[in-house]
Amino acid sequence: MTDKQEWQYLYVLLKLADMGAYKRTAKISTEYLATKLGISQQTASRYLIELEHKGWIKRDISPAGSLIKIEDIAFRALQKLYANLKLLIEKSYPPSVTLEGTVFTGLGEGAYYISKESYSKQIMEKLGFEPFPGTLNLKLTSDYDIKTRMDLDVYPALEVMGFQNKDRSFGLVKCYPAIIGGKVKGALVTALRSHYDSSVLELIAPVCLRKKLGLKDNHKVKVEISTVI
Amino acid sequence: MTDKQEWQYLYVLLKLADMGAYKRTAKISTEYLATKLGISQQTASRYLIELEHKGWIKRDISPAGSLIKIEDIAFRALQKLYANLKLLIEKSYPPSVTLEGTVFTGLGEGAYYISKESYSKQIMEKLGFEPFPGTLNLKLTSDYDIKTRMDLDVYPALEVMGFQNKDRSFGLVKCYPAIIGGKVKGALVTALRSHYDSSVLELIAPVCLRKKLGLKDNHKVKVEISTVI
DNA sequence: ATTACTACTAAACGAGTAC
DNA sequence: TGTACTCGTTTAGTAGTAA
Repeated sequence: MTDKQEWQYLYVLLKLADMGAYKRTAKISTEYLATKLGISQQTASRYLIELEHKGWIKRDISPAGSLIKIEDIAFRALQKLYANLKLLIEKSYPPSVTLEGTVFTGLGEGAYYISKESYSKQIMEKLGFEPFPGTLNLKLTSDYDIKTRMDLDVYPALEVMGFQNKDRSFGLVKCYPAIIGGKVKGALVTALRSHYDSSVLELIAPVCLRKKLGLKDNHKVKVEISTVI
Repeated sequence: MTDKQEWQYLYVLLKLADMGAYKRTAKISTEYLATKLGISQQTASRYLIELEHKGWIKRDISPAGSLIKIEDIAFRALQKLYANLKLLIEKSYPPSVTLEGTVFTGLGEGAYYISKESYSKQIMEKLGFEPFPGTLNLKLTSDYDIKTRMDLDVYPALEVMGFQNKDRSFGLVKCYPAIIGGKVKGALVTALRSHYDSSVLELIAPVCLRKKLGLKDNHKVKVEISTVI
């Protein structure tokens, strides 16, 4: 987790970049930086000292004015922020939504479907994990959660193709990467079948979610669903 | 000038956006936000109150959890930050550089050239101001300033086309928008002629820079040159 | 000119707690 | 559960000034 401090530094970094310290060395005095930031010279000085200690900038201090260059590592921090914003601004929906539901025991069909090799193989390929043979079922109760669940349908999803065997056919499954209970990386899977409506979440993970999170029926669970795939 | 406080809020805003409050309403408790930000619930609560006072978010508080939506004005603040970063990351040079030089009296040829209607008309069109008939000449002294001045040549510039009259021909002039003495919007003009080398800056502005900034020979002046046109 | 230390002030933070 | 108040503590910010 980026702490608040870091963010402060990023702001100073951005200003330094704007002032010419980006991809080159710029002559920037603490006084000049202070004016641009609307802070005191002393605070600007302290910021530069701290940025230097973090290894984010390189300085060459002289009475004639210090030469400052932003280091690669700091450049990458700015890029990360940029990537985060780019995702946000250029798409017209948030990168994640969080839903909350209560655990209930399903019909056990989830396990049946997941166990089909064609599905589990594709899940391994597309989500990067071997699914535990079973799903965690959550019932959404609030209007907010149900509405949000419906919003998801229009966002892009990872698609696991259906198939047919001699007995019957298996349909397309949409998956959204998710973090379950704030801890376990897994996925929300939908349209496995039509037994449940949009007030139900079916979750898969590489582990047994009930065990891993110590869940029993009626426990509440938060699921953070990624809309960026 | 954006003050430091704003920046703090932008960080919270970005997190709220990531959490689903972007272009839609998200249910986010102060406790949940606090965890995501790595701060206390109390501080998260205060942030939300302040963001609401600023008009950056709209809240619908209920014991079941508050609904939060980012307002358009805050969205625009994020876009502004994004645009700033985009410029930085996608170009490989800084958006501005600052040079410092000392005032000296030129040969008065600047005035002659600027007074040519073909030039001044183009300057009006491309820079958006009617140039005062005269240039402010600055002599660069430090190695840093001379080197930086030379760096400018490879950055894109506004080009004012040359022309011919019955007496002689006038060459292409490159212009860089600039803020002179931290106050006056004008431009750096180059290649008006070859009398001066890369250790000299010639500046134009809608006003007489000497008068406006109270300058005399040997006074030092800072010039912030925009490399983004 | 600069930078940055010390000593102080102002602001932000968070624990406890009420609602 | 939630949110947000008070209030003591911690941290950030500045003035004065030395180097």
